[in-house]
Amino acid sequence: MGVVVEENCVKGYPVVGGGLGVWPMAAKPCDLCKSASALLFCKPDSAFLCVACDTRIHAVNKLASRHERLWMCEVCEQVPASVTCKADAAALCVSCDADIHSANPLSRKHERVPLVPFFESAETIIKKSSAANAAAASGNGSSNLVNFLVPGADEEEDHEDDVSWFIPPQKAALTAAMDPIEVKCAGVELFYTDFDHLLDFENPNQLYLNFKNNQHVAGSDSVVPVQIKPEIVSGIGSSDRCFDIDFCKSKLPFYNFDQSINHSVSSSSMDIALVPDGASASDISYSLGKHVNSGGGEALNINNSSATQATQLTGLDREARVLRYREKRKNRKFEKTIRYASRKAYAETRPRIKGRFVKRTDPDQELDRMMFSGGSIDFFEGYGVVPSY
DNA sequence: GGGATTCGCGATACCACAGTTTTAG
DNA sequence: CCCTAAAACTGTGGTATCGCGAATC
Repeated sequence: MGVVVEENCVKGYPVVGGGLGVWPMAAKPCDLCKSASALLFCKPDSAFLCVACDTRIHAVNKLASRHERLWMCEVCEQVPASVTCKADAAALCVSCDADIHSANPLSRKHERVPLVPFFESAETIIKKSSAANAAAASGNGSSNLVNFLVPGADEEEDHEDDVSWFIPPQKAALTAAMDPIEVKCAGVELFYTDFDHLLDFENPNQLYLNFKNNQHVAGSDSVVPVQIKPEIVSGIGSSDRCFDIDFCKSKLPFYNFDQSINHSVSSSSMDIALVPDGASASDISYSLGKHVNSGGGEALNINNSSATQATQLTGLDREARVLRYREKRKNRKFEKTIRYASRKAYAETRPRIKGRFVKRTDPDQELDRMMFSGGSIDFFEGYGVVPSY
């Protein structure tokens, strides 16, 4: 599993080649201390540095403090990022950008901007980000926030249920190549699985939502199981380490899902980006304060109080977490969830040849009229019935 | 012990179509 | 900015097919 590093594409910065399937498991270590993961690349020094070493090296004199630095790619963690994807709220290298954003039509629409080098110390940026996030948090009711609180090392296992269903096929392939995919929030490695609790469809109190125009809209297809509890849907697990989302609030300013979230395990057509594209991305504060919320107020709040600690994960820590993640993923069980009973009903009555749907004949249509007319609501027994609008 | 073959299992593609959402005019 | 029509998208189930690992020869 070699990593081809080339000097191209981004002038002066190494670029990883090979795309999916060649990423190593561990993040690139800091060139100086060798113990922590490198989080930035200093161009003048041609060195990959962790936050601590960056602070130490570049605080020596004014000249050093003017060194041009770039954040590492958040996906491969091997080379400096060259672009920022607003939709994914992630800094990506050329190769990862190409891989991820060629995955599907939706991802291709993601707005990306060139990553601007920074000259401040990484630590300062992180602190500023923390302060901004803290201010945002204190200025709003907790119910208005999504708190990406740092999972504790011991409890983290409970957060590592897989969300491969939540990842588009291409990303799933990516997962296979380098799973677990991780999202770094405020320097904290959050597996995608951290979103699982937010979207726990196996919970008896299932919540089916269409995040349309920042609102939850029940009811495409008319027949949808709906159970919306009028209280906050909290993350499962310890109360202080979870997502808190107030679904009752009319707007979710940070999550503009333009598709309904689905849990159709067998679906092969899911093109759901983890973070939707569009303007809302600017309201997301993420990854070490690289991008602090600009909208103020109800932006995604990240508590990175132990960010530094988390970023100092050693290779062994990381490997152990990955192993736990894989073990849990191996043992998981998915139960198919029917989101639209009407479609299920149609599908069950639809004529087939060798399992494939075929065009209806007239007698079939007559049968359907008999089944679906005359208020045969019993047909959907067991499902909530939502009227069409 | 190593290679070839067989078997079983899981994952996935395929199909039509009603309803919803997005886009264009 | 609003409205309408058209296009695009989504999800649904049963079967065939594919790929992979284990077992057997």
